[in-house]
Order: sequence, then C-alpha cells, then structure tokens
Amino acid sequence: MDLTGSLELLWGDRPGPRRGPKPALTHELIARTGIAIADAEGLAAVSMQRVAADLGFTKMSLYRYVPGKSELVALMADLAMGTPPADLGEGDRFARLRAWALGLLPGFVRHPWVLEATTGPRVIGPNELAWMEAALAVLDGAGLGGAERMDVLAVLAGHVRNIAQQAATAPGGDAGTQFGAIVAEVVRERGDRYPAVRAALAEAAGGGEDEALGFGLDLILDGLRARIGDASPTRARPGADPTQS
Amino acid sequence: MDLTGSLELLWGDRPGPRRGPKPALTHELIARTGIAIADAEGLAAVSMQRVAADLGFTKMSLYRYVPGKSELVALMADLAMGTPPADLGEGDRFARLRAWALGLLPGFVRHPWVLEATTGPRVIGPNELAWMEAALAVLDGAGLGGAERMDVLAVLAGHVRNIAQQAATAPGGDAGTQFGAIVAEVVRERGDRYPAVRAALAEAAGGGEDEALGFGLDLILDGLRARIGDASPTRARPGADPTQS
DNA sequence: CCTAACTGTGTCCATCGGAAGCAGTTCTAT
DNA sequence: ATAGAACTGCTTCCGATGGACACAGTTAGG
Repeated sequence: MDLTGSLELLWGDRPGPRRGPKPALTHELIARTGIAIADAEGLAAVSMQRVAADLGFTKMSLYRYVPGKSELVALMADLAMGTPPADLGEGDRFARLRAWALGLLPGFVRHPWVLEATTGPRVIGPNELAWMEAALAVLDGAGLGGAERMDVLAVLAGHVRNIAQQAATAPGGDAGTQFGAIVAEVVRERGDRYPAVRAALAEAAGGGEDEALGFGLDLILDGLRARIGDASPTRARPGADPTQS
Repeated sequence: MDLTGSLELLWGDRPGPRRGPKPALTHELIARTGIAIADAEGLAAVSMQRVAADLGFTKMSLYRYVPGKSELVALMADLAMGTPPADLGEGDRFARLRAWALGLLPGFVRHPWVLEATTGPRVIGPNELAWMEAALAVLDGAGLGGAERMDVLAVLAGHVRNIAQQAATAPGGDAGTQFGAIVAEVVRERGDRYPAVRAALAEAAGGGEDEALGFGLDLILDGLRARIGDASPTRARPGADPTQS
C-alpha cells in the first residue's frame, strides 16, 4: 500500500515539463472521463483501457499522467466530491453544520462510487480537506477540544455517507436493489425470527418517505447542543483552549 | 449487479444433495479460509485461486459451492461480523444501545476488510440482520416510528464503522498510513490554507488518545435522550403507535 | 444393476494492471 | 545551426484474475 503516489498526484504542484511535445491530456480531463464512466456504469467499469478508449488514446498513454489506477481513482474521488459551499447560511452553529452536512449529500448521490473509492487507508485530497476545513471553522471557539471537533465531523459525515449508501439505487431500473427493499424482501418470509425488524419495516412502509437524513442530523446536532450549549457562534466560551487561533 | 446469488447463498436452506460423492468442503470452511487470508493480507489478496490453494483444492472446485467471488465475499463478511451479544447488560435503553454499538467494533477491528466488503448495494446476511434485530428490540416501545428506529441504528452503526475505518492501520508496520497521520502530514506544509484543520490537529496531538468512539456515541445517544426522554425501557410511552407489536 | 445426479478437475478465454522499450517531437545548451 | 536531453504516445509483452465449459470418476435411488 504505497500512498506517496496519490499524495504527489493529488497535492503536487507539478513543475510542468519544459521540453518535448505538449501533453495532449490533463489530470482533470482524465479524471473527468473516469468519473463519467463510474457514474454511468459503476466503479468496476473504470479500467485504464476503458478510460483511455473513451479519450481516444491508448491505455499506456495514461501512465504518462497517472502512476497507477488507484491514484486515478483517488483523483476521481476528490474531484467528484467538489468544493464545499462558500456560504453556509446565516444561522447559528448548528444550522450551519446542518447545511454543511446537507451539502455533502449531492456529491455522494450523484457519484455513489465515491463511497467505495474512499474506504480504507487513503490520502486526503484538496477538496476533501476543504470540506473538513469548512466544518471545523464552524466549530471554532465552541469549547470543544481538537479531537472532539474532528469527531463531530466524522459523525456528521459518516451519517451522510450512510444515507447516501442506503439511497444508492441501480439507476438502470430495478429499485429492488435498494438496501431497505432487500432487507424487506429477506424479512418477509423470515419475520418470525426477526420480529423487531419486521415491526419497524411494517411501520416504516406506511410512513413518510425520506426523513432519514434529517432525523439523524437532528439527533447528532441535538446531542452536540446538549454538550456545548447555544453559545454565540462568533465568541469563544470562557475556558476554551487559548492555544487555538 | 445480480444479487439473487448472494441471497440464496446467504439465506438458502439448501436441499442437500442426495446422490454423488460427499462434498469435501462446506460454505463455512471456504469462507473461513477467505477470512483468514483477508485478515492477514487484505481483501485484495483473496482470489479464488488463493482460497482454493489454501484449502488444497483447485480453483474451479470452489465454484461447486459458491456461484462467484462476490458471493464468497458476502459470505465472508456476514460470517466475520459474528452474532450479536446475547445480553446487552442491565442498564437503561441508552446503556444497552451503547453496549450494542461497542460490541460492533471488535468485528470491524479484527476484520477491517469487512468495511470494504459491505459498501454498495448488497444483500443483508443472517448475522447482520441479527445485529439489526438486537438493536431494534432495545428501541421497541420508545415512542419512535419504524423508520426512526432504523435511522437510530444507521447512525450508531455508521459511527462505529467510521471509527473502525480511522483505526484501520497497516498492521505490517508503518503507522503512517493511518488516516489522521496522513492528514497531519498533508496539513503540515499547507496549514496556512487550512487553519481550522491545523488548529484541531495541533490540539488533538497533545490530548487524549482514542476518545472518538465514546464521544460520538455519547453525542448520538444524548440526542436520542433529548428526543425520547428517559422513558422506562419496558413500557411504551403514552401516545406510542399501537400498531407495533 | 444402471442411470441420473453430483463431485473435483483440466483446459481455455477475455480482461485486467502494469513493465519495458520504441520512434517521433520539442526545447535547451553549445 | 545543431546535437542531445527530455518528453510524448505507442507497441509489445507479461502474470494474474474471474469465470465458462466439458470431462471422467463416484455415489445413491429406481
């Protein structure tokens, strides 16, 4: 598991060649081609061959730009994530965190493969780090420790990821591949052994549609409010660590 | 993406052959061999060839038991998850949910590849459904709707997954592949553009070690407590939906 | 018995990620 | 101006992968 390649590719200010033919491709063009394939046919359909073919080049040409496939996928994922919204609204800390989390969803929904691509040890890219920065800025001066601020992020982002994963459908057609639907199908004939699951599904079937995202966010943010209180978002609480900027 | 194979493999009460030679292998033995490989060398090292070789059989023999590799991985994942603890302790609802979530962690830590194996559309297996049942039973009669009960699960389990993913190290040696360490390395030279991240990292470096799991669980459970109150765990609150069993 | 059902295996194939070396092109140093 | 260094895209080649298919041996039920 060598991550230096991804690190240099994602973060390297590349010097730019001074001799030789002009490069016909760019990292971004290659990554966008891969993204288009992954969006349409899933991450498994992304091969060096396929990306190169869609670009009208040979497979080995890509290796002039990208050290390997995993690095290409990392590039795709960071690009697909996009940049965080410049403005999170005028509300208090919790409203802005809510807006941040909600803004995270469309990227995951439009590019479900990002979930697969960002599991396991990996290098964080500029866009992902910008998202992290945006949320940490909201938590600045809230009386939380550094690790705690990171943890709040992780919980929020993790919830959005989960929702996106549940909502990941096979856009080609059968909605039966939804996780909830699969669970329902499994439980339908074996409900006796899983009464609580059956009851929850039966209730959920009649109720509202897609409150999962908001419900979870409210849960987490309510817990946060109980912990840090409704302190003014722009002033640090007394006793906050003065070492933070 | 055909999931019927996984469904039948994970859930099928197979009729059992009545003629022909006795099968020399079992689903469980094959899956356990795959689990051993994945634990030691990662999910990428699990190939049909490799699993068969470790069993002393030919690659194609496995296809007599398993329809394909993805189904084998699904079997491995469900088996590695294990069964939920029979007893979640004597505390109130929140303490038992906490115990449930904490009990989820060791499986993920011992088998980090399960995180990769369980992203994307998939079929839920018996063990995973048993975990779901255990937590839903705790939430029974708490005055939550069916979908809300599922959402609470998703938030809790998602948090544990996140923590496990962050804690996933390369056991071979270099701890530099930890996500936090990678972030720190990236930010070290680019901290000016990410001041909030830098501040959080600087604070976190000096502080305590691994409070992330407990902190997040407290956050979520505090939010839950704020929502449903400290109602008696064994009696439904007035106004609870009577359609639930 | 003898045939249907089932086992494990050997062979074959398309595809994958990637290494190595090639000829052509362009910039820089002389 | 010119030689060589640097760079491009390409061709060729390789081992490994997941899987289709047909085959011979083995067992149990009619």
